[in-house]
Amino acid sequence: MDLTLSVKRTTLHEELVERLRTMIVQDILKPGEKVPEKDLCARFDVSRTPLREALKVLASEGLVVLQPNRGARVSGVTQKEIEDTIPVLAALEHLVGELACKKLDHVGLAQIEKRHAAMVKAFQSADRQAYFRANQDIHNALLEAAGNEVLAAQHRVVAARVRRARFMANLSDERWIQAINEHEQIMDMLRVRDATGLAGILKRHMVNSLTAHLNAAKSEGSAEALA
Amino acid sequence: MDLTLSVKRTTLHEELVERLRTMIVQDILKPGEKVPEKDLCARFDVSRTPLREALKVLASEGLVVLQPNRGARVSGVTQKEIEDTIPVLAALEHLVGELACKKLDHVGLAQIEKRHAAMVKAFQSADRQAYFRANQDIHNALLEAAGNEVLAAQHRVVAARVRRARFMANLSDERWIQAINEHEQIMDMLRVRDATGLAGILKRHMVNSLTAHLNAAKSEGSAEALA
DNA sequence: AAACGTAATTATGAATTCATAATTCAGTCA
DNA sequence: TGACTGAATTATGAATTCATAATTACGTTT
Repeated sequence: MDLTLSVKRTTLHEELVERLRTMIVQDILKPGEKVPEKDLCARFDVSRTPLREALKVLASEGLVVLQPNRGARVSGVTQKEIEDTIPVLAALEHLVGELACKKLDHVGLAQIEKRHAAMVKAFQSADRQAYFRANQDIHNALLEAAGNEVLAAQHRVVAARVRRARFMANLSDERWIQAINEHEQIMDMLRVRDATGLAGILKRHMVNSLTAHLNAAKSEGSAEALA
Repeated sequence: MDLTLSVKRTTLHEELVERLRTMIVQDILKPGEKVPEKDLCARFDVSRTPLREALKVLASEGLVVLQPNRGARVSGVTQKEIEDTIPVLAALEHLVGELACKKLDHVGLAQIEKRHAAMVKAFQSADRQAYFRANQDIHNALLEAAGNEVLAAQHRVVAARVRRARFMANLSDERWIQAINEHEQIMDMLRVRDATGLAGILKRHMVNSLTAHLNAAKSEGSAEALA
């Protein structure tokens, strides 16, 4: 029994990293926007020290850009960055498929089946919010099933950069239908434990998803100032 | 012409991140060792503020572990971590091969040929130091040739954790010979621009390299306290 | 009126200070 | 002797202060 979990140990800067990361991914802090330390300190009621520590971490994750003596900006997501991210996340997803398939037991599969059902339901009632939540849950479950912490950590960091709410918003109906179909294939592969097949479809799923983002970003115009 | 590059802008914490990272990778700061802020502040002649910022970044890279109220320790590299890293770095290397092959021009190839020659020379004179340097140069050149910044960033972070000097030290003669042979194959693939072939050999090269590290770590005993 | 230069303001980088948790060490008692 | 208690010391987390770079505002000049 692990008692350490019962005593919640956390520091301000960790708290701030999480909250800021969430704000950036959820598009509450928008790309290109400057992040004035003073305002955020007031908002979170902390001093500048832990906030600045948090910004350094977020910078190393690529979510903000620090300009010496000129503060921090929320990093924009350029087309080039999405293009670069596609093969990387695709490769990571491929690996997730391979590993998850081998290690997933029937209990884990049941969990995912449940979440898959929830996702389909959300799709049928056209509830984007619920869909994205369920979708995230499934992919997180697969990542967890893979049982590879290095993979999980890298995946999280890379995915966070391109998983901005802004992109999610303009998911086309066509792509949505395609995504659901891909998820059906994912479930099929999981059920028969086809590692290679799962790896392949997860990779394609990721490529298709990011390509859709890329196109959305393109049509949206190149108003992505990274400064 | 980009004038911004001429004005060298840097901050203390960035400097410290680099220096500390180097010290950890070079095994000057040893795994499990505690990193007393006071000492390092004295050594670098800076205050605790930028040093602590640097530690937060290194923690997010996985090179140190922060224990709230109990300071920072250099993270140990467990067997599980190496095992987890193997498939991840292998996948990234595979991608490096694919991309680098497609984008490398004859100038870039000439550069790598030169470095390859230097590496072979170092091998022949059994100069481990020089060998590792040349080896690093080659792999960095390939990474750069791939022209994918997301890939480069992730590769650097993941590789840094397992690229401790300690592991490098116990490179067996057998493995060294094998590594050189693999490098010859890498050059062959580059010369004829066989992307698939290069991807394959780079992946195998990485798996073999890390497996050797893993075995070294095993035989070394499990004195890797992560605390 | 526009452009330039300079002063005032603001924001950031880093050092210092303060509060508190952890560790060490001495002393006590079994 | 060894284990426990509690004060003294040390180290860490966070706030504050200080110095300086960047931005803004203003006035001058053409």
